[in-house]
Amino acid sequence: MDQFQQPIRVRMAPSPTGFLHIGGARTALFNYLFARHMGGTFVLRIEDTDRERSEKKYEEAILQDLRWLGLDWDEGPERHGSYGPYYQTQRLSIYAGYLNQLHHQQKTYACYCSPHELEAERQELLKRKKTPRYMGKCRSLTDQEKKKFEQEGRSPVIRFKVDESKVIEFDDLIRGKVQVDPKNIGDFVIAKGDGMPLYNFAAAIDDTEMKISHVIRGEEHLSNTPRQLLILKALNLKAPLYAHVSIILAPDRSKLSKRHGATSLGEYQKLGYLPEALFNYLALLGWNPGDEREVMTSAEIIREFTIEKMTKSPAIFDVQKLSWMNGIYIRNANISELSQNIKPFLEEAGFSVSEKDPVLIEKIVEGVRGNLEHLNQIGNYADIFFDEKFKLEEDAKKHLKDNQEVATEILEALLRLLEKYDHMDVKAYETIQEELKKTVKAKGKLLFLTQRAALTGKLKGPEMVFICTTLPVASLKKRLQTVLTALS
RNA sequence: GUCCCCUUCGUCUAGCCCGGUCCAGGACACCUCCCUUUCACGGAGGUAACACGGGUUCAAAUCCCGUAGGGGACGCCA
Repeated sequence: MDQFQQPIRVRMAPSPTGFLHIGGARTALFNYLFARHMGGTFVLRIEDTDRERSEKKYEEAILQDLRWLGLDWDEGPERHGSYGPYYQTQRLSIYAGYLNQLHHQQKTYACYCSPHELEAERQELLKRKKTPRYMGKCRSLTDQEKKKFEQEGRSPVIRFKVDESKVIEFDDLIRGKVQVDPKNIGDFVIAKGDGMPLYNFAAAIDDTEMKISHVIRGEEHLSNTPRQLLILKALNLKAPLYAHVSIILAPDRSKLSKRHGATSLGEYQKLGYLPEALFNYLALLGWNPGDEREVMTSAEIIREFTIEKMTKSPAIFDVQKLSWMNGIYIRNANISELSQNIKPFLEEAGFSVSEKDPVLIEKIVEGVRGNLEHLNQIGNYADIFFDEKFKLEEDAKKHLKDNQEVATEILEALLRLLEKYDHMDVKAYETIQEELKKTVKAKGKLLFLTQRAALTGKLKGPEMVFICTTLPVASLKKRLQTVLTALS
């Protein structure tokens, strides 16, 4: 009962041992949504106890990616709160205190088994078709035995004594009642010999110490939960409520990994996915608003979000649907913001954006955004607006060659008509086209396609009127001359 | 191998708790048509699923049992 009165506090607890992946981002998102919906607090905690693998660059990337997605935390790195520090390596004295307490309660013991011995035990159990686990060899070592091991140069780890007599049970907010037989767990390591805590111990302690009310995390932690519960119970600490979110799978139903393409948030950013689209898409992977809405703003999603509407079954990450959604966000984006966002992608595609009039860039973006599913594709559509990229593509060249005589007539006539203009608007364009129809034999598709081929070097693209009113007349003339020369 | 979790169109999902309104609804993808002297956008249709087997019931996607399949965990990683 009292859990409903306690303030809502959730956390995202990444370890800086790699970049933020799609799955981690989604877990963070669900925590964020729950916190914002409930008016609670979203805590970010850095689980950096694995010193060998943790790196500052990963931590920085994770923070950057979370911010990019729009998941601002209320407490954590760079955001001071009352439950810090928010780096586990800065909380060592806290863990030491609890470790000491467990030691005095005789709930822990030092284990001197070597990795080799543990592996042998594991293999043995596997062979006997049993769940591999630590069987408690060092559970009741005498002082003398310990001394002997120390003299052999072995360094101990601290294991937690698992009480095998009682079945562990908890209510998962997503999965319902979960029961685990402790006989399948085995005394697990909670700290290294030097006192550095391991995940199950540190996470359990921090969750209560930071007054976390709901732990929303990936399903891969479901089997860790009984261990954490055991630790909390031994210390007489209050356990949070748990919600284990199903994991995200690759299209072949295996775990999402590098071979399936982009997996980190940073990669999606580089491909030109908009954070709003990813936010929306990820929220729909394992959750739905209960009606048929799909394209929703973050405010809408926050308003509708509840844990009850989360799905139990794993979901496959479908880039195609994400791309569709991204296309919608691109089409609906504010044009000046979008143009701003798209500039780096244009630069990357080799266009000299800085030399162009910003108004022109906006116009180009406006004209071609309908074709884009992600910003990275801009180069394929914007090239026709940059003279330095002008080039006759094979199919366009073929069209012109196949109709050489008519084409020459059309293009020469067009060039003559253009003489009267130094800039063009829609009206001028229409006048020119009317005149053109009167002067040349060709009409219909042939007339238009020929102009398109010569003016853009391609057979497909935006509307001709858009192209002609966007490009400077000088460019149009230049292109016509180039093509005419090539044709003669 | 053992333990745990999961199972509705190819994919994301609604419906399942409280059986009939479901010969299962929406979305992506795919196909067709319309719009468009091109492409895209947009619009209108279409193909496509209750994993399987038993039971309970007048009636089961919905309840029960079993089987199969998939996933996760089994670390001095998190």
